[in-house]
Amino acid sequence: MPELPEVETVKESLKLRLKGKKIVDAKIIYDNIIAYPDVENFALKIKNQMINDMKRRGKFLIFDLDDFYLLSHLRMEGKYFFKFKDDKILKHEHVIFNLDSNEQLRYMDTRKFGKMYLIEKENILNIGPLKELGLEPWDENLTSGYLLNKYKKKRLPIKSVLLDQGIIVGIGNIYADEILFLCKINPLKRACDITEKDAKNIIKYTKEVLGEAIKKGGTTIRTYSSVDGVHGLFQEELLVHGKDKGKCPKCGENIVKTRVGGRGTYYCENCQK
DNA sequence: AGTGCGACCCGAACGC
DNA sequence: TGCGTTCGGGTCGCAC
Repeated sequence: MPELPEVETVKESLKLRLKGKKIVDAKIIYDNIIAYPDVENFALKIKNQMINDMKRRGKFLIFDLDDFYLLSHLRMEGKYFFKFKDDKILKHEHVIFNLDSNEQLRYMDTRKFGKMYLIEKENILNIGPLKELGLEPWDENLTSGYLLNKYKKKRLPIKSVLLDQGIIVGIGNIYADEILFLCKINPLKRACDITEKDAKNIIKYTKEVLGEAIKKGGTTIRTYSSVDGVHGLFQEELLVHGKDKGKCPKCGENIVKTRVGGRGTYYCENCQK
């Protein structure tokens, strides 16, 4: 499932192949992928827009077009492929962009969970999901003071608050467990009870966990000729998430599984008091 | 305003 | 073995 590191990797590989190419038109096969505007306007407005650059904000992939930003959220299983017109359209291919290079960029998503937004550049901070987002993990404004200020109003478990994209962007369910394990914080601890030391650790290990995953994604992608297939490899190095039949890598106690805010949550009861 | 939860999806994993 | 059921993942929108 793509989290921030995977999106960063996909962005870089898409940039190599898309920069300077024009979207001739778009064919939308499954309407619900298009979140804004309606499908007709989406298809109309995206015609003949040049892809000038590729960017990322949180887990959103951003196509920097002439007059619009195309935001694409891959959710769990969204992927992009390059194909040609005559290639058979597969079951899970939902949006097809015809490019002026004679190629097609196809969006594939088995769960149909992904979303796309086409937003006028001047409205990018007024309309759509970017306006709600918090700080990037490497933003210099991400300080313990910033976090404590956000956390003090929240009685929710810290695990749930780490997933809140309005505070820090890019942390998903898996990385949240890893970050809390490295911080030695119990996932059920209320956000308003987080100490300054905790907050500093959260910042440190968020950067470390996401940064390492980007490095791994970056090294993996070179062995692939297309933009898919980068997911999964970092998961071989997970410390606690999904290890409920395993032992804590630090103290050897059993890893326990519970639910926090409706999400599967793994932690060490001994290390994370 | 903060919180909780269902809806959106469907393949994989699970239970019988 | 084959069936039906449950689960999970991120985000939004609605109800409290």
